[in-house]
Amino acid sequence: MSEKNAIPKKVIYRLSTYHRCLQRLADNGIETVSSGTLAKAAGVNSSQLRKDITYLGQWGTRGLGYPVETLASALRDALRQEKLQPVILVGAGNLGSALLRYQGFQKEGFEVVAAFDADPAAARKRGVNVPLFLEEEMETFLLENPVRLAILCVPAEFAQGVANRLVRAGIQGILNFSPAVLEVPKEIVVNSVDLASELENLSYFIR
Amino acid sequence: MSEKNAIPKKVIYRLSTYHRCLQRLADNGIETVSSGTLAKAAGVNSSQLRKDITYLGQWGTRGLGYPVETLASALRDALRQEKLQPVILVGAGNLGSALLRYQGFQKEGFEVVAAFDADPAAARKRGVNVPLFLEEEMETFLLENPVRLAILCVPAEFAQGVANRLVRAGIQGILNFSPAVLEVPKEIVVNSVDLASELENLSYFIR
DNA sequence: TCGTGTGAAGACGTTCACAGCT
DNA sequence: AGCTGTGAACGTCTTCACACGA
Repeated sequence: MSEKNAIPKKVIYRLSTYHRCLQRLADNGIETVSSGTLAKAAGVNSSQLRKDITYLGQWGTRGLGYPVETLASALRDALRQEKLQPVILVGAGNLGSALLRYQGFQKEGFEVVAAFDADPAAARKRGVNVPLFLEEEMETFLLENPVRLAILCVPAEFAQGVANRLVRAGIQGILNFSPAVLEVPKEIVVNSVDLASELENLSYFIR
Repeated sequence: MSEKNAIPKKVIYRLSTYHRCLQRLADNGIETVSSGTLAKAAGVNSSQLRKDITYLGQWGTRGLGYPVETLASALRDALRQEKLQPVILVGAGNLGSALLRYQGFQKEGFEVVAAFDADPAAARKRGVNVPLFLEEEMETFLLENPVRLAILCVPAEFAQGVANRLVRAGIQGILNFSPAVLEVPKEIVVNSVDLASELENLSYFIR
């Protein structure tokens, strides 16, 4: 983010989308795709797609389009998806334990290596089969296992406190599902997903 | 969105945040707040907050600040949160059934009135206690119950098909948790939450 | 001719800075 | 004096339009 030639955040989101679309094309044995076609699949303007892709270099052939496999691999490279990235999850309540059972992360190169909860027994009943520890053991775990990403699913009132501990323990990125506004040092990256806000937003725009 | 004096999407998200912050202030018995203080709590620039709030009219008093209760109620009004908004959910798998148990929606004025799944028996085992129907009954239900918002949690490959059916059945806004890019008529609003993309994004920005 | 890569234009969003009300 | 409301400056993102390579 602070880097000089970092790709803008919005572009990174779109690159993820392009990557998924390319994978589908590759699965169908398609070898080449034009910016127009790929843009339509990704729901964006074709010239935006071309601009986005040139952040990665020049992968297209004029008059032809982009080589599906090559471009997909360039995207994986840019998104640092080549190897499995370990992640921890804090707060294995309803939402947290659902995310633990969710397969979508693994598919995109992330592995939840441990989960922490104030009441691991209750979480275990929810059918979690990821190593599950008492919340206090978080720091010890992180000392022995260098994980950089955390998924935060604790209730809003505890979110800031847990975030502080995560940052002190060396976590560099937090995916925050609580509706709290987290204050963290500027080198730490936070992405927040607020489910209620998303509904409020929809609710506003349906006239 | 298409309206002439619709408030921009980004502003609506921030208004949700301001509303939550105001509620906390109100709970603590605080009656007046300045743009600077509220902006800090919401993690934004104070002049942005003032601009955002003037979309709702002029609620502040120069030299004093904003009346907490009054402003909160103006926000609820703008966000159409005054009354309970019914919502349906399609796809009660891991994520879907977790959302059904999630309390955060109710708190912000939404009620999931029914859920639909291809295999309701399996979903029922996950401890859902919202009326749960076979997916095919969706259209009949919507005919009798005029719901405008749907939460879509089906696997990516079924998302477009289900979205088409929702739109035909009169749904106006879709909160899409699948990683698919949905094509819908332009008067339909779609908000997508792609959990894997969020992690990819973090992964990119932690250097 | 087809489709990429890209400067330039345009739309949009944010921040500044200050006039004006209390 | 303190703080809002707001034009104007600034910055960022998107789209246009076309030169250029295959």
